[in-house]
Amino acid sequence: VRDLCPIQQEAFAAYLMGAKVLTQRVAQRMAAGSGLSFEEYDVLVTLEYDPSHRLRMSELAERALLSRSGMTRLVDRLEAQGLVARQACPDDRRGSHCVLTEKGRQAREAAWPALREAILELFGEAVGEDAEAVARASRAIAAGAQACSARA
Amino acid sequence: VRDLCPIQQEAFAAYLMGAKVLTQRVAQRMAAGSGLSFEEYDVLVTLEYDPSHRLRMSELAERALLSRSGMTRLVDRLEAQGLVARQACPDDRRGSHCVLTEKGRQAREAAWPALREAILELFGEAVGEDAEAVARASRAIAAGAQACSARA
DNA sequence: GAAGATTGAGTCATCAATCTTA
DNA sequence: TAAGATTGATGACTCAATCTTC
Repeated sequence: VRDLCPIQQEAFAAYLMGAKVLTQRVAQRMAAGSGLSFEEYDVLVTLEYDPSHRLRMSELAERALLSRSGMTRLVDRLEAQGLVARQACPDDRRGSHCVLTEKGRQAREAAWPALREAILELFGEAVGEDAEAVARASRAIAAGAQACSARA
Repeated sequence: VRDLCPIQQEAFAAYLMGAKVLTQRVAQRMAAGSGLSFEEYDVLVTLEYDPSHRLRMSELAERALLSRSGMTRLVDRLEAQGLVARQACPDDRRGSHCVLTEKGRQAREAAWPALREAILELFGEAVGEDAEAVARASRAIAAGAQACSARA
């Protein structure tokens, strides 16, 4: 990524590398502090912030940027720990709902301090006053790529 | 990532999500256009930009943010395609050098247009005038996390 | 036939253990 | 004993195929 269009390729490489390191470090600290993986935490939060605390498997997969089969297995793991439960859909017997349990809500809450610490340590200081620009750009990237994915 | 310190957690989530989507999309286009994975491309470029076009396995692993065993296997795949070669270290018989072949150099060059297109499409437009801030922040993140990793 | 969810096969990452050399 | 590199075991993801229901 070092041949042409110097600014963008540099930014791109640094962005990806930064994200890679961040993800790894945060995941390590999360696992050490709470036993939850970052993806698992993400699913629990997504469920928690839904008004009915339940979502279709496909909806979860889409939001977490995971394949359907990946989400099936992730929910398998969460269900084995009792953090979520599967329930049949009343209106569509093909599908199933993933429901957040009280234990899952507690686990999410318990994991937050470790995650927050990791974010502040690894992200907060480094980003500093660029935080807003980074957030804006990141949202634009994610939105653009998702739109691009929807087209396909 | 939605409980406290709103700016940073938002930025963090968007950052990671953006990076995830970007990586996936770019990897897809790369694979379709050139047959190289992004990691493979990264190794080839790293070797190409070294003056002697050769690096120790550990050095490669460190630069690519991969574990030693991961790099062993990645180089296995590249070597099977004839894009790099392993050579014994003259001064340290424990180690081995990974050397870029002419075929590898050509493959790297041939893969660049597809990668460039993917970068411009997915990254360039979305980032726009925030490119510099994003690049600065990303470099700081990567550097900070690597220092943190070196401490450990 | 198409869509939601799951399962099987394959890929690629990691950690821990091993082998060789310093 | 420690360090460089590899190997074995394991985990988590993907794609393709399957099963059920629309």
